[in-house]
Amino acid sequence: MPGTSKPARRFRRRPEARPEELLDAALTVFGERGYRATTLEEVARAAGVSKGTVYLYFASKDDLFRAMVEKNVIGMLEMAEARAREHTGTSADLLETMIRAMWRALSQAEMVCMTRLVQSELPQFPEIQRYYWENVIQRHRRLLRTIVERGIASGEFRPEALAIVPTMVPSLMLHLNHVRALFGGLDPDAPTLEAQVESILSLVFDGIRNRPIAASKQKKG
Amino acid sequence: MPGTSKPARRFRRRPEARPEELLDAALTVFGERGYRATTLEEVARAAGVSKGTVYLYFASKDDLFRAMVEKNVIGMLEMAEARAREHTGTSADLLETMIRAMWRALSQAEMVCMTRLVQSELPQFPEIQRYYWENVIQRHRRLLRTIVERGIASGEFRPEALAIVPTMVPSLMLHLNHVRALFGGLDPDAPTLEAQVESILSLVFDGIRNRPIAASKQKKG
DNA sequence: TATCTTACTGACCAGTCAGTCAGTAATGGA
DNA sequence: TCCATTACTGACTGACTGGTCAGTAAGATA
Repeated sequence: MPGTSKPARRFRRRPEARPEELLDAALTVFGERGYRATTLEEVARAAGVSKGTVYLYFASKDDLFRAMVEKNVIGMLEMAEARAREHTGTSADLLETMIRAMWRALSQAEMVCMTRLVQSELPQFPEIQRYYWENVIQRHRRLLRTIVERGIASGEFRPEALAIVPTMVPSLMLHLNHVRALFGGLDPDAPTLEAQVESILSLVFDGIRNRPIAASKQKKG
Repeated sequence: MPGTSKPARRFRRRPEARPEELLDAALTVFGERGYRATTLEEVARAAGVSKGTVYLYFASKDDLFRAMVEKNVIGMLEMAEARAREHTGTSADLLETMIRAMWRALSQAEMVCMTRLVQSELPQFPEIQRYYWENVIQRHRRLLRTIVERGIASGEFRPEALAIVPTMVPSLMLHLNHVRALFGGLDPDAPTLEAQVESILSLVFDGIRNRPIAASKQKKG
């Protein structure tokens, strides 16, 4: 009779899959509870293992956090850079494409977690901060700068764009996204994601000033 | 001989000053360490009292945090509203004035702490979150909306400004400020505060698109 | 000076959690 | 089927901290 004598496998040995699973779990749990408030017990449970296992793959809670940030940040930038390299068309078109792509990426649940974490926990981690500055922010700004420089050279953009786009466009989008994640539930007339990206493009390209008609046909936002 | 028998007053009784001092200390310490990472011992020491004293004036760590947020947020909005009421001139002038004033206010050290805290800790405090949404964000947006509506009516602003200014201008400024606080030290060519506000105004009013001068040439798409 | 009130202190308690490690069980090889 | 290897478990520990409270001393009153 098999009733009492079920050995019932308690776990599976899958050393190759564990690190990945732990990093994913870490993103979820850190993302919704913050670094300090998360216990490794929770992360372990979310990854389907016990706490001890975490320490087989990561030296400490810090180390886990650091690895998680690095993992989730590389891909996006590389995609963006590839897109820029392959693009044929006006700089304005390229910039618009990049803004739309970034907006789409930011609205993903994991990216919401990620940006929240980076904004709130980075001050506590000077090392990660430095890494982030050099390998994410500077790199992203460089990418935007080359696009803008091309656009200025071709006469599409004003020279002021150089001081505007690389710093301000990312800030604008990150914070709008942050506010949406934080207060979206409380705001019954929050604009849709689609409406909001159109407004962003409208602001970035044309600003708010009303202009005398000037008979020129501008692209509409 | 007075050598051994110095009683040396250990503390002073100043019940009226304590709450204020504790709130200031709380802002400083919470601001640089985050909510979870700060101990009440630290806050107490920063205020020059012992831990027990904190509990004479605030019911809990939560309560202290909540009181600190409320204290530091009311003043600014009221000032901004007063400025708007008293203004005589174009809407564009008023908006520019408001942007400059907000930028100046944000760059104060206490405000840097405050905005960092709000952005990172609010998700953990649903009650404060709701309070903040209703009494800070909505109120601020309403103020900006009335300015923009006036500007659209007078023909100064495009109608799109209504979907742009109330949400995007604050987001832009808050996040730029956040980035400056976080990475300013690492960035040797960070623009000055003055240069940056000019860029903000340039973006908000005119965008980045190069425009053909008046009615002469029209090309571009 | 003696007495009273109460602002303030700091040792203490109970709960929490990062990190450890002795032991257990999954798996591959003989 | 037994053995060797090692991925994995989970009870445990030591350090820490939010919150308490019995006691201390500042200052007021007379």
